[in-house]
Amino acid sequence: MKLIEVYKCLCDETRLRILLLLSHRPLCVCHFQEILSAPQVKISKHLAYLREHALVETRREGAWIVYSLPAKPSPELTANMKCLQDCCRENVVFTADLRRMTKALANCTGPLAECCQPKTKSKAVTPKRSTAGA
Amino acid sequence: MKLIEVYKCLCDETRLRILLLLSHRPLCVCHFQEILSAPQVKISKHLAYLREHALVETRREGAWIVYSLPAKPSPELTANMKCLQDCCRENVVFTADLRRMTKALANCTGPLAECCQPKTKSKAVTPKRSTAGA
DNA sequence: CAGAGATATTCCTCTTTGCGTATATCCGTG
DNA sequence: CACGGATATACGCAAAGAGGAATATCTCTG
Repeated sequence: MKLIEVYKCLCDETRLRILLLLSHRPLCVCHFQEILSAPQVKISKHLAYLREHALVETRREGAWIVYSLPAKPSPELTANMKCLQDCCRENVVFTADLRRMTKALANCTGPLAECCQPKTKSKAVTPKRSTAGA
Repeated sequence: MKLIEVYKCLCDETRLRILLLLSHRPLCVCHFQEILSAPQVKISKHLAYLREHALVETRREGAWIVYSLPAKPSPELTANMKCLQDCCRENVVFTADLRRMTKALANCTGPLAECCQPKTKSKAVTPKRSTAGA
């Protein structure tokens, strides 16, 4: 029963926050780490869990991996994502996440995870990395 | 976060089946055992789980305990029950449950769990119990 | 109050889940 | 190819969850 898989994915706060962020736009792993203030391994494992259950999709973009909601979501996922958004519209945690997302993407000029690419493109976007080669 | 509690309740098939049955009408424990063909302890523990998380309410009715959806459900529960019903409208398991429920309640003349009351009322309804006093 | 039926609870076991540490893998650069 | 950064995986551990067997509790009846 696919529905139950969906509910299993939804019954963890970190995964809910990830999904709600993804309902606005694709994001790469480093964004989740920053927005959710969670360690890399935690984010990575929850993303893997969501991917195994087909609630998210990935595409590689250079050294980065961009996560998004599936292009062809199952009816169960579609219905539950809508319900989830309705339930969380005024939730403090989630609205704060959205604010942090906007802020984190402020540097992002291009459409995708361009702000994560200090090596291939402009180094001025994320100075901490360009000066880390000491 | 109350939403997550709701999702935790929803991520088990037995509990989903119970909730979907309850979305039609209150039922007593013996009905669940019959409709779901599950052992008493299994039903009882899942009902307890749902009750602990405020997804169902109980009232005693003689020797029987009638379970129902809460009179004043939380917004999260209301939204998710609607979503759940939408998702399960054509599901084989759940539609079969509904058919079994109708059949199980065919003997039931009154509004409630009257069909579970062979001792206080008519013994002809469930002959197996009335003849068990050997 | 004894007995029977309905339901809940306890104990035990197995599996799953969540988290952290450490390590591996993959990619781009030099 | 060596290195560093981004991400994933392996391993260990604690907690939660699910199921069954046995037992307790509650209620009605006689």
